Amino acid sequence: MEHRIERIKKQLHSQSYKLTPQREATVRVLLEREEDHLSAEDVYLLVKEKAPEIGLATVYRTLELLSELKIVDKINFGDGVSRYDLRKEGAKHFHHHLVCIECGSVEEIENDLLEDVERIVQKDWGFQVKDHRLTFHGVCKQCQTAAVKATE
Amino acid sequence: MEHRIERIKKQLHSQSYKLTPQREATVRVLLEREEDHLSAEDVYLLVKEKAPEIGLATVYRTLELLSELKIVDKINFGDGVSRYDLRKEGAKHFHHHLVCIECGSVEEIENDLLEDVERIVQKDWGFQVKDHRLTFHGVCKQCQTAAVKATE
DNA sequence: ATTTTATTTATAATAATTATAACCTAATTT
DNA sequence: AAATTAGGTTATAATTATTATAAATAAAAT
Repeated sequence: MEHRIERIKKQLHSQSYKLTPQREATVRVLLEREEDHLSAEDVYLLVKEKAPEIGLATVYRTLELLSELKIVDKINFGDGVSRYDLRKEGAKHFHHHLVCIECGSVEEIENDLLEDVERIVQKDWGFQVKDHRLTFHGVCKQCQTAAVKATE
Repeated sequence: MEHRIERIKKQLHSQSYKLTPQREATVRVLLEREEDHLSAEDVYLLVKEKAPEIGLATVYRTLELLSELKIVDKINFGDGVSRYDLRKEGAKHFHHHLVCIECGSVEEIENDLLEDVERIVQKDWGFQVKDHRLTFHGVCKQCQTAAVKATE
């Protein structure tokens, strides 16, 4: 954990931003809840536990900054809230998501499944791909087995 | 055009909704501007030309309804506004988008490029895919050639 | 030590969306 | 045909997410 904070600190410094206490508290929350997909409000409430004097606007600004530096990714599952997701160390691309329409759970996929598709887009549409967003909507494993059980 | 209106009318009736004049005006705007990715506000302004007495809330409700019936798809390119996009007739899946980070243009791809990827997700993650959202962010053909010209 | 600059807080403003109440209209029942 | 009912609409208010602003603070530079 400390190691990753250090790295993020360096990334900020390299663009002449500093890792203020508020920013550090925000990053720590993101690191601790790496599996989740927190909204700005969620992050704010969690950061408040560490640094009660922080303001919501600061959290927004920090998330925006981290987003610009590609330390976090800003996603939108279509529910009207932006969610913020730490980019895995060394990951060049945005990871993918499986959103369950039954239980609302969100699973992440790190594998890069789009290499072939990107090649096709590049070639056939002349479009130079820089990043992507891929989300599948469907039914997760748990809900499938639950559904089967229910009919037995 | 009339043919497609008829089809949509039937789709609504089959769920015991009716195609009111306001709904029809909204659908007509979507049909006329099929290439675009209009926000609710955009649609509202355009519908107002046909039916000046319509309210914004009605447009929202109509778009929401059309969305539920899978007649339109609701997308979010991350700029804080939901955009509404007519689903092509007979299309089972949501189409993909190429968003240019230079000029902001949005191009559509109808081809289903994800068949293989969906098979993998189905098999390796046990996730039953119902729909997907795929957006590429990058530089479109026009902006690439413009960039080349600029350095000449 | 003083000036400059970046950052934050608190608050207000804006923008998108949704909820509510009153009204209207078309269909259904009497 | 008159009365009733339910769905749909308008106008307006409320809510929610996000961004902007001004004053206060802290850190860095001179």
